[in-house]
Amino acid sequence: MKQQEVFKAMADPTRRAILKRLQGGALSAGEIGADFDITPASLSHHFAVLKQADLVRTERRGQYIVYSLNSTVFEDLARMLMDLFPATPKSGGKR
Amino acid sequence: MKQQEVFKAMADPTRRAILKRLQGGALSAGEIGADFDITPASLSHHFAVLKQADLVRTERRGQYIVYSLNSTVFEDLARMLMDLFPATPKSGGKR
DNA sequence: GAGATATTTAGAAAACTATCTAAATATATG
DNA sequence: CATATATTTAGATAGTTTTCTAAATATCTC
Repeated sequence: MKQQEVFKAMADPTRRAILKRLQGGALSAGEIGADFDITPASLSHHFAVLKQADLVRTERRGQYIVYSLNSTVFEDLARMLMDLFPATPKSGGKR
Repeated sequence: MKQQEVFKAMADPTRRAILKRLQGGALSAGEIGADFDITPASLSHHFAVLKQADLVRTERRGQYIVYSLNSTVFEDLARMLMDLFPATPKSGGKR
């Protein structure tokens, strides 16, 4: 898992909103774009960042390109965070 | 919880390393700085970002300023992520 | 209180990011 | 195959972030 890529991807509010939007299921770039006041080109850039972080998957469906969440990496992220931040410090921490 | 501040803070590798370094317990700015090839001024900037995100706490101890993790916000973050990324979509999700 | 050590603040330079417009590529359809 | 629609790529610009050096502030010790 590319830790840096993932955190960088999550650091932008538009990208987090895109992820949120995808919770309901896969959507085409255009469908997602409809919710944002941003050009298709900029949106495409955000998709590229999310893809690079492996947070979303793409699939061409005819004319459209359909995006969906990659929940596997999401789990990794949660685990990584837990590891980074020991909420309840237990005896044998990695010091 | 200031979501944007937290994600922004986590997006930098140096800051994540600082958090990691603090897992073992509170440390002064100087002690932390010893591990990084960066000037005290730059380090201080990173501390400011972490503090702004409420990820660390500070306490002056005489001449030194001692930093420690704020695990409360860390838990918030983990929860927020879980919310954002439904790893295993269960029936009654928040939609 | 003068000098030493620890940390922060101010101001500037370099690197990076988000956004835009214009052009390119890919697919669908008449 | 020409045109329309969907998306990406290229190149530019504005804004933000990281880092530095120099100076300021705070505390300690003699």
